[in-house]
Amino acid sequence: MVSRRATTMRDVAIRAGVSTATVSNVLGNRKAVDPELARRVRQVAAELDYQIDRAASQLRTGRAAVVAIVVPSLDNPFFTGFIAAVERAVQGEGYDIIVSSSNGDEAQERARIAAMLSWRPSGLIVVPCTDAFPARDLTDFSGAPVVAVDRIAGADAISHVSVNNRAAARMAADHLIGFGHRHLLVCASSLQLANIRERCEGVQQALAEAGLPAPSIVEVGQTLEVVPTILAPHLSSAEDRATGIIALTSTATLGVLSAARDLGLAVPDDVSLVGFDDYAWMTASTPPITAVRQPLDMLGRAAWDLLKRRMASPGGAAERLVFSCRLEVRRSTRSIGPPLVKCIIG
Amino acid sequence: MVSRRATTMRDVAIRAGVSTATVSNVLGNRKAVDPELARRVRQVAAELDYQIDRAASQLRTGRAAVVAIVVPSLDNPFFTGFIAAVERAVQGEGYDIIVSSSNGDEAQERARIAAMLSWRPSGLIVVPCTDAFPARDLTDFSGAPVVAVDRIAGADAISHVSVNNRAAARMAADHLIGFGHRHLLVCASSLQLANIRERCEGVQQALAEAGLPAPSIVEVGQTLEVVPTILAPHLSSAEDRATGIIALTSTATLGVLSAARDLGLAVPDDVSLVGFDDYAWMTASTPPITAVRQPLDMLGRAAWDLLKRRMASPGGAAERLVFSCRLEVRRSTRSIGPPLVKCIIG
DNA sequence: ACCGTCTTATAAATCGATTTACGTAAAACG
DNA sequence: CGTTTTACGTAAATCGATTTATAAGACGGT
Repeated sequence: MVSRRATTMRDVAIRAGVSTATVSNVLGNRKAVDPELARRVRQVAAELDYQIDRAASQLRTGRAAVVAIVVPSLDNPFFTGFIAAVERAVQGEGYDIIVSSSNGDEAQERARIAAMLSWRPSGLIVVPCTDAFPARDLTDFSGAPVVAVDRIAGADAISHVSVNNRAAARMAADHLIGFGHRHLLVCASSLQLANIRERCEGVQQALAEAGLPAPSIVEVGQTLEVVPTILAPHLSSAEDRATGIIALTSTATLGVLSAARDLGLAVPDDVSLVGFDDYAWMTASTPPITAVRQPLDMLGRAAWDLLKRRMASPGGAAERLVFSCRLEVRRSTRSIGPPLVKCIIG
Repeated sequence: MVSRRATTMRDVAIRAGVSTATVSNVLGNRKAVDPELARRVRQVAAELDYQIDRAASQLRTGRAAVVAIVVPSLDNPFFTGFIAAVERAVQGEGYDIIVSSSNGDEAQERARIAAMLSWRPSGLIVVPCTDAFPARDLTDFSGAPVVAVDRIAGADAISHVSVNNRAAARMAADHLIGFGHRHLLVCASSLQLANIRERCEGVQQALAEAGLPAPSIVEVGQTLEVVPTILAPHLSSAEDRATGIIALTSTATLGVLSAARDLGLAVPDDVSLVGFDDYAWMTASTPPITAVRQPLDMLGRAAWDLLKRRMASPGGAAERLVFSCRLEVRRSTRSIGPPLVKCIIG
């Protein structure tokens, strides 16, 4: 209610009997200041509840102690988990985060990034909504350091953090193969993204190396209701039906789960299921879902580390960091026979 | 890579042959400007990819087109869903959001709010981590409009958005009572928060009015593993055991689900379950979970509306908005007999 | 006592957009 | 035709923190 103007550095300076430059130096630990004076300044600042005006500070220095984050959606726990991880990483280094979502739309992504850049942030962490990341020109025009996460097709002059999708998917497939499964079904929400396609390839490789037939790959979309219809043909033909399913995203996992229920298929008795991304509901579910866990916390920390490195040396080379996933084996997968050994088959 | 200084309003002005004041007026639609001149200015601005420097703008005007959001956690889909809703609401009005999490800790909450306020945001939306909201003094000292969400005990001079917790819980209880359940168990992660206690009261009222025994109320905490041990005594005594459970938060729902599984209890055959908060996994789960859905999107929009109202008239009275929840009836609850009619019993 | 060296504080310039105060030209009016 | 109003531009002041250039002391060495 006290609408009075907030106290300024000038107020502190006057009250402490020094110049604003001195106050600035004390509060920013910038230059040597007489300890006694510093003490007095700090005390006065505390007394007056002085809070620096970031706008003024930023205007002068040109950079804001803020990192901008743009993700495709704030309703997806993978992205918000990542944001949480970044926030933990930047905490304590005095940085704040501004976040924005592109709603999976390139035009919005571009608009949101432009808006973020007008803050002149220290850096930008973005999970692009497509592999091409067409809004990249904005970022290298502005000169702000950028780190891309999770999506991005080609090798570029952009720092990048991701997960080894191929290996993760192989791990899931090998797990099922080890349980004697011969026909696998791969379910993706969409095959637009390179990371999803890499996961497909991982499964394909695993099967190929085991001398098993290639998996069926289906796109199930984002709406749970239609998934049973899409999956039915693959799961019903009694003879040659898939006995193991790998769902490549958490929404695909949800889709498969509800489809199995609607189709009257029991997990894991009729089909085994490996999901992607690991959430609390997966352990509470009946049965608990075997899932590939992406190391969100590491991803967030790594993104911040890479960003800091770019901030420190803007001319330096772009780096890319790739993390491994872990398979959390639970009860949604079961053994249906001895694993086939390659040399016997071949 | 082009580390060259970004283009400034002065650049645009020179190139368009006008003063910076005119550019400012054109771009901010502030004062009448000759249409032809305006067109030229706009074109030059576009050509140069001019982006306003928010720091400078903010320094001059004193206010930033930004709303600060502080929530207890970014790992909880309830809070991130709320943030998503607020973002949708402020989109298009030219506002950005800065977000921060207090990790459920009062000291951190205070620190984060102070940090947010140094941006001199247009307003602050906060989901306090306790009912007392001790960091409130910061906000009314700074003069920034504040809207509290979800938590807050007493009636105060602070605008406030929430859900009718009591009615929501009554709805859940009445649903179970209508299905013939006589002994209900209420599971909360914690009873610290007033909104949770209100939910308890709602259940109690519903049972009292139906002439049924009061519910057992248990705190199950945040760790899934211990829930079975806590719940076992309430669910095992064959004679008088609870047949219906109301879980007051989504984590409590998860806890109950995994406890039921570990205890060998089938849902809904052995126990019926009503959860709180409604997420995608609840419809994919087997069985799909009956749950109380909080209107997150309305909550977000309302918080923004209230904030705007405070921004427009800082002296005005605080308002409070209360929304109703909806019960999504699915398959985790079943009828175990005719509902008891009060007059027959009484 | 004098000069250089070193330390520490200060006044003033600066960042870029907004806004005030004022000027000029065209339009409206009697 | 002279005067007043209106419309639209501009120069300059301003917001608050940082930083540069400079001054003022303190100290040691000769």
